[in-house]
Amino acid sequence: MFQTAKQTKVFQDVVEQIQKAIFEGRLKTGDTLPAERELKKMFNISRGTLREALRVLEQKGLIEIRLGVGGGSVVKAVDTEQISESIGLLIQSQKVSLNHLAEFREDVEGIVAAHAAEKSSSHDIEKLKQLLDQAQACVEKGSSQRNAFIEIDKQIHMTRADITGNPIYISVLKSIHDNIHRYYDRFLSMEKRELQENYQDLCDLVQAIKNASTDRARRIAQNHVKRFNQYMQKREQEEEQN
Amino acid sequence: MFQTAKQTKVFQDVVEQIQKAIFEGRLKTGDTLPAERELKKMFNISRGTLREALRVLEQKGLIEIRLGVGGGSVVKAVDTEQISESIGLLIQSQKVSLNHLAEFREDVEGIVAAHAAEKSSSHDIEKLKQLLDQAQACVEKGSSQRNAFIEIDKQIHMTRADITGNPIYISVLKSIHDNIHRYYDRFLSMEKRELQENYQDLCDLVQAIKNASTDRARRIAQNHVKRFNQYMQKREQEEEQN
DNA sequence: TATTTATAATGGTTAGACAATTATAATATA
DNA sequence: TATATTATAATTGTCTAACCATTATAAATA
Repeated sequence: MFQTAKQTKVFQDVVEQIQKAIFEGRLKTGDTLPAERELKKMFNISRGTLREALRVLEQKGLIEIRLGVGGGSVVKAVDTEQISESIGLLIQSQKVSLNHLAEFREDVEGIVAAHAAEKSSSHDIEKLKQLLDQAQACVEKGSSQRNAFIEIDKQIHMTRADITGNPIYISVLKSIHDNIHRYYDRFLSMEKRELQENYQDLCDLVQAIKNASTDRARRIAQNHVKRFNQYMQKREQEEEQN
Repeated sequence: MFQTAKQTKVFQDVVEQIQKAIFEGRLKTGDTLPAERELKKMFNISRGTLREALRVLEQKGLIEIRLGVGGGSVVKAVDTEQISESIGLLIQSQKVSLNHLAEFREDVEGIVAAHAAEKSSSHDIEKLKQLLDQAQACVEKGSSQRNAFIEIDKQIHMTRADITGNPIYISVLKSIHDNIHRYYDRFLSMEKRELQENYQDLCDLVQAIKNASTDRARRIAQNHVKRFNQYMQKREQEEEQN
């Protein structure tokens, strides 16, 4: 008939109050909360309890705690870091394998490419073409520019996500990317031939987006990622044999 | 030339050590950590610092802290709760709208349905059919069984995710579902006609999965979700006018 | 035997102090 | 005067020591 009366721990109540203030706009991104000794008085709690609350808010990604004069708890813009971390924890706890992540990535990249092809403006295409030019410069200089190429490759992928106009795609793609590269970076070599192959993919993809060829864009993006995954898995196996 | 020497705060070091112990299997799901007064001695730190570390681990979803005799910090199985919470925070901070979430859901449901159609076993189909029977019973009883129907609908969706064999789909689908329903539940009415429509969708979907018709399964799943979204948006607008 | 009541283990909270960090102001130096 | 150095103070980080609140278990009681 009745529910058990909610017995919030003190620190939880503090977390909720501050969180509410943030979401209701009473605390804006960049605002600094009062110093701990002030907050402690305002909430009428001890400093230890307050600090537990602040740590939780920090871990949630809602505030950043800075040291020293002028320091304190600063309200942060919520971003994708926590999602990325959570996915990372799932991987590390072996609930999720890199193969699972790779499969998911193929699908998501395909969807993002298709949406981008539907929605791209001439301005978007211009930006993609600029990035392609930068990528080409890297390819010509060969494997010495490997890291620069990877960075540009990443930007092209993220730009596509931007074109969709849906921040979830941006978050998800970024989270996938972060987690895949955290594990695969050590297997990347990228000879000139591989760079060239990847570059060609990107060119084809931009062309498909420009022509609003949704299915073609989807297919190219999926194959692009698939090839990356195959390279990585092959290298991983070679490593294991040594 | 040099990187700034990493200056880990004490509580962070504790978080990392315990997290490492979990991922290396030295601490298994269900294990209880030593009591705070023991841990404090083992790490040679104060209880307050230790508790900040434990709160962080709790917020990460790695431990659960229980009160009373026999209580303590218990190692938890990592699940999708944190991902779900993070997405929820993005929504509440207005970085993500419900429309964004709905668009993403359409795509993901489509992919999951397609994968399910590729991979389903006769055993999976059997389970889906059982759920369909339960759903039918609810439909016949009409809107009084609305909540029961929604529960079974959810189970059918999650069973499809299970069939893919990829825990990421399970996590993502569950996170989407949790967040959409958190906001939309108040707009759900589900007259008998709507229940029947939804039930028909589910039947068609299971049939398509059984026949391994990937494209058809994708399309049905997407339309099923699309209709749900349209209902909700319509109700939301009606509400706003009052 | 069933119920109630104490016991003790354990997390939750408080208080007050000192240490470490850092932006800013004051001071010294070229 | 301009620049480098040094003190100052605000602020988080950590420590110690105690008491409060919750709860499983054991003991006492009906």
